[in-house]
Amino acid sequence: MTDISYWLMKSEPDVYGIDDLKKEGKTIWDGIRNYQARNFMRKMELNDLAFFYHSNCKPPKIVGLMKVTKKSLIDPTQFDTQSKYFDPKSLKESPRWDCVELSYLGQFNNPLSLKELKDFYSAEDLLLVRKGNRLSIIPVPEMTAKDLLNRLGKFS
DNA sequence: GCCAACGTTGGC
DNA sequence: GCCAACGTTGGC
Repeated sequence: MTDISYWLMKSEPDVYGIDDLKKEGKTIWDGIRNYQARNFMRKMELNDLAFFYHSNCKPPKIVGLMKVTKKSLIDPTQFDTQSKYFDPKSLKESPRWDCVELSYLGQFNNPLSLKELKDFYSAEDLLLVRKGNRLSIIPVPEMTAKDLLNRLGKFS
């Protein structure tokens, strides 16, 4: 029995929201084009849990929970010239971008808005609330994750 | 729509 | 390696 890690992943509900994930059951988290975010994704292990955060909306908030069900996948959009994530500098022999597969676990009864998160946690507890933070994938310390799970309540 | 806080690019 | 210019994220 190995310990799992906890993560928080942002997505704009207009682009891909928790409802889309619920419908599909699972998704490839592609389109990540930030090295820090990618490196965090590379540290993910099977069965890790990830909070689904709705960004760029009113209000931004944590809405659901996901589980890592596949790791170290090559992001296919980097080779797709039709995709907005196409990366001409990425080589087939050495792909620059990879991703994980996440499966839907549920939506919380008590979503937590960014404002609430700022009230509850410091930047050390939760990178999300650090001023100027733009990373779309961040690690969540276990203590914070457990506290979050308590506050977010059961799945609706 | 504004803009702060980044990250990336490319000339030098 | 430095840094100015530019692009993006995402809260407000």
